[in-house]
Amino acid sequence: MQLGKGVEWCTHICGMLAVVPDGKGLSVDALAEFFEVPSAYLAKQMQLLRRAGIVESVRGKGGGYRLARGVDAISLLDIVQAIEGPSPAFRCTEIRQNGPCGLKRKDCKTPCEIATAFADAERVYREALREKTLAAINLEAAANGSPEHFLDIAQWVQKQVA
Amino acid sequence: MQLGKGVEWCTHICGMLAVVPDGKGLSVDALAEFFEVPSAYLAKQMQLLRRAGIVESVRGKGGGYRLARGVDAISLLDIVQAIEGPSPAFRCTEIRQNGPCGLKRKDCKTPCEIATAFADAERVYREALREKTLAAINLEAAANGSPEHFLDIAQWVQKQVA
DNA sequence: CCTTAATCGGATAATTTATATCCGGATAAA
DNA sequence: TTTATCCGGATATAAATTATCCGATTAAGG
Repeated sequence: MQLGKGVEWCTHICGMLAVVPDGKGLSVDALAEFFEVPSAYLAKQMQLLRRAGIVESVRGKGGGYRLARGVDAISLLDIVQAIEGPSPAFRCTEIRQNGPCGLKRKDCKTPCEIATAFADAERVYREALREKTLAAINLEAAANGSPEHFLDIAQWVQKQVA
Repeated sequence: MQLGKGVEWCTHICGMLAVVPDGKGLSVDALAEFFEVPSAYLAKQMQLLRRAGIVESVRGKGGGYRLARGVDAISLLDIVQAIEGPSPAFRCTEIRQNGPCGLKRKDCKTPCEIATAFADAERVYREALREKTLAAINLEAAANGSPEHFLDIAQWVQKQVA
C-alpha cells in the first residue's frame, strides 16, 4: 500500500507556493527544477491539483501556478485526495457472497463487519490528514528551520517571478 | 493507494479458521473453493500469514492451515502487515535536500514536518486496526448474521475436516 | 513400500498501475 | 509575431500486483 510520489511532491510544492507574491505564479519547469523532479510528470500532478481546486493556473507567457485559496483552507487530505483519487484503500469485493455458503445479495444490504472495520480505520486516517493544514505545516517548518534557508527560498522565488 | 486483494481474502479466512475444531486444519484448496478465489495465489498469501505467525500449517495428507493463536490475539493490523509488509504508505524521498535551495544532509537529522504529519496519520490508522481483533469481528458478525448461515458454515467445515 | 494429499519455495508469466515523455493546440505577454 | 506557458491526449516504460506452474518435501494410509 503506497501513496504515489506526486503526494510528496505536491505537498512540498503547495507549501512553497504559499510564499509566492499575490498575483504571481511559478511555472512547472521552475517547480520541477526547485525539487529536482521530472517536469513532464509533475505537470500531470499539477493538473490534478488544479482540477481539485487547490491551485489555479495562469496560461501564457509569465503564467504558472499559485494557490487557489489560503493555506489555512488547504489540508493534507485535500492534496492526497486530489492526487490519489477518492477510492478507499480497502477494496471490499463482497466475497461473503461467494462459494458454497455464500450469502444472497439481498442479505448484504449493509457492509460486512470487516469492510466496516477498515472503513473506520481509514476514517481516522483521513481525519488526521484533514486536521493538518498547510498553514500548520509551514508554521512548524518556520519554527524548526533556519532563517537563512527561508531567505534562500524567498530570493529564489523572487528571481522566478521577476 | 490500494490494499491488495489478499488483505480481504485473508481477513475473511482467518475469521473462518476460528471455527475449525482444535487440531484440525483446512487446505488451501478448500479455502479457495469456499471464497471462490484463485487457489494458487491464495497459497502465496497463506504463506505470508504463516511467516507472520498468524496461522500454522500442517504438511502432508490431511494437513492444512489453522490459527496459530486465539482470535483475541489476532488483530486486523497483524493481517495487513503480514500481507502488505511493514513499509509505510507515504514515501519520503527527502526532496527538501534537492534543487537550488536544497538542505544539507546534516541539517536533516529529523524528518521534515510533512513526513511527520503523514507518519502521525498512519499511526492512528494502524492503531484503529490494532484495536480490532478477530474476536470482535466474529462477535459482531454473529450478532448481525442469521443462525442458519452459521450452521451452513459449521457443516461445511465439518465436511472438510472429516 | 507405494500412493495420495498436502504445504513449501522458487521460477515465471500475465495483468494492472505508476511513472514518465512527447506533441499539437490554446492562450497571453512582450 | 515570437515566446513562454498551460491543456489534453497519446504513448511508452517501469514497477507492482495478480496468477500459474513445477519440483521438493512431508505425512497419512493401504
